[in-house]
Amino acid sequence: MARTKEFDPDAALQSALDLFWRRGYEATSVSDLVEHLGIGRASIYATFGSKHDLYLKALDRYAESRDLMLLAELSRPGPALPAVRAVVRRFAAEAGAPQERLNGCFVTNTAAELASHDAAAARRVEAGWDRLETLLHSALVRAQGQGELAPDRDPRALSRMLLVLLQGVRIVGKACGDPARVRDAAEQALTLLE
Amino acid sequence: MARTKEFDPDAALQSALDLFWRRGYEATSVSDLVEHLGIGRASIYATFGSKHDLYLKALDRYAESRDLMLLAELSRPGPALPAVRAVVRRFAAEAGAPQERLNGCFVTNTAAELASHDAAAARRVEAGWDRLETLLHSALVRAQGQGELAPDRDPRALSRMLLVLLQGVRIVGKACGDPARVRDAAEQALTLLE
DNA sequence: AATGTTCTGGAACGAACAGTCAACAATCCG
DNA sequence: CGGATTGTTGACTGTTCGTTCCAGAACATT
Repeated sequence: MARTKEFDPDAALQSALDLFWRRGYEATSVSDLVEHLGIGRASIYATFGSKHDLYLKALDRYAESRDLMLLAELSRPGPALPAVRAVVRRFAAEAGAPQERLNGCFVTNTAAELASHDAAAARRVEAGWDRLETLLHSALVRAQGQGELAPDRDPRALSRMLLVLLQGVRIVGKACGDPARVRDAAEQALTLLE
Repeated sequence: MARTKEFDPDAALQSALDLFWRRGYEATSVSDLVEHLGIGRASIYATFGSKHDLYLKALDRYAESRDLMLLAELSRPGPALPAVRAVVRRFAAEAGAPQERLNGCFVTNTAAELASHDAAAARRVEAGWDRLETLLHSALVRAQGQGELAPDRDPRALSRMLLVLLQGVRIVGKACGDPARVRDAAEQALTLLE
């Protein structure tokens, strides 16, 4: 009953995520988005609302896809502890890689830039961390049940430590030239799982 | 031979640091600075150069005073390990406190907001982390020499783990409502020093 | 093909931005 | 006290910001 969209809103959202992820919220202007998405300003506003709305939608998209990946990795049947180790090591490796290094974690970046004065963003950040902690926690509980983790270890405290460490890995990786630093940090923390 | 300044540049720099710390770089306008410092725009530019210069000077000031405090705390004669523990616990407690919670660490915030596209800021961030790691490392080496830390522990890896963890503590504390999370994470990491 | 509805491109909006400038005021030295 | 120099003040620069509006183009239905 009307004209069809000339672009794929989902691909546009992914493009917006790329840009926000690379530059942050304030440093990304709507003109940048217009140029990068290849869409007119009016289409952006008609499709996503304001710049702030678009950012939140991109954040949701990032968190969701990240959670799905981690869920698949951490809840795969079989040994649970190696999966946890693999996740932590992958975070550290990505943080040290030259390409990904400048991006960090989108949730972490949001926490640093917006959480203090943007309630909607802060709520999403905290929810994302809750889910990550839960994912790690269930994997550790499973590891304990399967005899991979000593019974006297505290899965709750361990998952919190890993959560916090992973955020640190992302941040430090952003501005640290030496990949060994985050790698050493991650390996040292992983000894707590032995 | 000329008119004297009507304000204390050092106090003004501290004021600027407060504001940048609370709101970040982009979200702080020069008009905000004028209002908060109680100084005319032209005086700001005459004294500190550009907004960017002022931010870097505030960052230097923060890093320096923080380093001095940590140096005093970590190099005090006597047992070294309790001092390290105290520093980590203080970071965690501050990150959980409602007042400081929203600020995080100025260096960490800078890393998240500016490091990816501001070389001067990135250089300072990395230097700050180098110094923090060095401070922790020498304290741990001293602890090992005094028999407080088992000889088979690796002070370099431990200091890197603590460095990364502390950055995570700052970030997570910024947007996490539950102080127990960062506290548990810190305590769990500290068990590596036993 | 006509109609109603939605989408697109570009111009335009006021507000806010970082930074500058010139006129005036205050200080110091001689 | 007078001239040189520096600090202060507030208006002002051009630019860029996020957002809106409007005329026309494209589609689905009749």
